[in-house]
Amino acid sequence: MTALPRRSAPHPFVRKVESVALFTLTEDERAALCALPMQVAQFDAYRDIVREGDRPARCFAVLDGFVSTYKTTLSGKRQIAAFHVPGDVPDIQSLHLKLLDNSISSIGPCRVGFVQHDAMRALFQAHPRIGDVFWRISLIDAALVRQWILNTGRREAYPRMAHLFCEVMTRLDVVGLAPERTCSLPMTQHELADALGITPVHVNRTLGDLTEAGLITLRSRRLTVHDWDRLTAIAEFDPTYLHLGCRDSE
Amino acid sequence: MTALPRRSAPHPFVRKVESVALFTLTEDERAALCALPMQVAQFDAYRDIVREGDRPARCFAVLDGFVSTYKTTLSGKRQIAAFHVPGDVPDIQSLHLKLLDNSISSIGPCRVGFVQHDAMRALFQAHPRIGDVFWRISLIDAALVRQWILNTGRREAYPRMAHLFCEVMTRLDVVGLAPERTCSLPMTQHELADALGITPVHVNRTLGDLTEAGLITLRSRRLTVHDWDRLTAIAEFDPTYLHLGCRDSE
DNA sequence: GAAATGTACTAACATAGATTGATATTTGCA
DNA sequence: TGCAAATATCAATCTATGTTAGTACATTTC
Repeated sequence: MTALPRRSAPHPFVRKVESVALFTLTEDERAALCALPMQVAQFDAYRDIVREGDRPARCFAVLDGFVSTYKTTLSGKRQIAAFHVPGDVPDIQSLHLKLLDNSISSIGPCRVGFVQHDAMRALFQAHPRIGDVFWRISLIDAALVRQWILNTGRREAYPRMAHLFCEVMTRLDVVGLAPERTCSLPMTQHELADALGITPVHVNRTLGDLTEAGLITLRSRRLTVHDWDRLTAIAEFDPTYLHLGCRDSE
Repeated sequence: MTALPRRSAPHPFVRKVESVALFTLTEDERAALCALPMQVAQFDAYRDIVREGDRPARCFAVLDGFVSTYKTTLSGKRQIAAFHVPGDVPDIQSLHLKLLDNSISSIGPCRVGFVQHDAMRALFQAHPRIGDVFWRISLIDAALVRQWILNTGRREAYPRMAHLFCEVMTRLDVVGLAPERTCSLPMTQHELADALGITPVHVNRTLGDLTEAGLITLRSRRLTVHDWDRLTAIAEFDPTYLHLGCRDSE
């Protein structure tokens, strides 16, 4: 059981809350957030952190690494609905929906921090504005999923993959994890396939096409975008749906 | 400007809130809900009710008819992310996200009731439990969209369409609008195509296949399911994700 | 440092679904 | 009532993506 460092440098979780809030946290609010009792756990790659059907009494924040929300078909096909990066709370919904309707697993090895629902609820009770921020966070998550439906339903594999790369790069950039259009991308081609709704073989082809076009390179789990403008054009990427907006533009 | 009838029979909006709440509303809460000032408006078919990019100061409940949440690609392709039925509040997210990232339009002709954000916020302030119910509602909406990603990404047109029919039928049944496995389905094949992520031509073929198999009939905007068990089997339909659960099972 | 395993990559072939365009059939409306 | 506009239907052809079945690298493990 650890508490977050009260004063130290930006913890991804605190930073995320601050970045989504439409106001500046008071010293009090910030302190309460940092005082959340958090049980840190480490996971290897490809481990389920929670499973569809669970009734968890806690939720968790990603502290390090990538995590994916997915569902499977009875016949075993798998679809990843979202990736989560440090600072995200991928199962925030468990606070209000007892029964989890999706699984969440680690991509590469990762570290997460579990927080009891009761602690969250107490926090929201004491600081309603923080509760609102978390509502906002869950609404933004929903917006990403809606965008993803547009991608899988109405874009072909090539622009669809381009769009995924644009999104990941942008989200990581916000948290300072994508300097010079380069970022970690720990998923295998098989996982990319499950996210894009295509087969691993076709991922490989499409990846080859994007590379050959001089748009990106993906080697040893690092993604580099060489021509951001062309990539965003192909993807028709418009980051509005990410709701990163500076407070006023929002 | 009308207020909801205080005592009269189930208004779909109130009924929805009651059905999603994990507790029984107090007389006070129910009264406050009914006292929400609501501006009723009528829309013809295919009218945008709100548009992507709007910054609305109000949200709305569907009172009658169907409504769809959709996004479009720059190149004009359209993807419907969700259908909404009477009682739903399709743009509840506008309460916390200033900028709308999807459009919502009527399917057939429909009636909606607009409620100012301020009125909603006041309601939540006075009755925090009702605020929690709306948070819950928005989380359930998100769960539906996640399920829909699994469908578009990992199921072929035939089971995908079957799944859509199962979902619509089930949701309408809950509000008492699907007696004897028959319900209104006011959308054209073109709109079905936009929801399923396929072309209208292929909708027609697939619809023909489902009909020929004796599973359904869809005529003059009415859907009848003849063999619910086989349809749900083909769709691999499991309603858990709808979170309709009786309170305790939830 | 050999074996075992997980990834990445390739090629040949199969197919679900897209596209186009023509024709029926409804439906709404004057 | 009947015409115009939406919808639905059908057929022929084309293509993006799936399937299957490999080989070739990397890692990890002992």
